[in-house]
Amino acid sequence: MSSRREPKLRISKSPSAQRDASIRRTILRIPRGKVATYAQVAAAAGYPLYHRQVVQLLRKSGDLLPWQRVVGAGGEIRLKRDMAHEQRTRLEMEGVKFRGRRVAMENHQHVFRTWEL
DNA sequence: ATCCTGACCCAAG
DNA sequence: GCTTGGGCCAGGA
Repeated sequence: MSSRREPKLRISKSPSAQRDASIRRTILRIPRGKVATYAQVAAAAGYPLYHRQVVQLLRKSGDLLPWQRVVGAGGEIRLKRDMAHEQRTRLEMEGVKFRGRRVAMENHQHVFRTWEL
């Protein structure tokens, strides 16, 4: 039996859906009071060069995630105007301290575990 | 297919 | 500190 076009039923998710799921889980691992950068999230999710996709995902469905814990390289907030202020406020509410415009990464950088237990 | 954009990143100057 | 240019990627027009 050979059929030229098999996958009537999609057993595995499309690569992009799988990627989004992984990125989501990764963001959910960031605890209160800690932050990670877009690139770190992408890498920890298993997609080292996909920091921009982290952004896309947050733009689309960030409201379901602790989006405030994802920041730009060096701890800089990359949103603009109102949203930037919103993110800073949310972070400060979690006890995150700032040095100028950047998050004090020495204290709040979340380090993802690459091996479990 | 091309062009543009985005909550990006990094090395240079 | 700053700006610039190049690199990276997917999605939408």
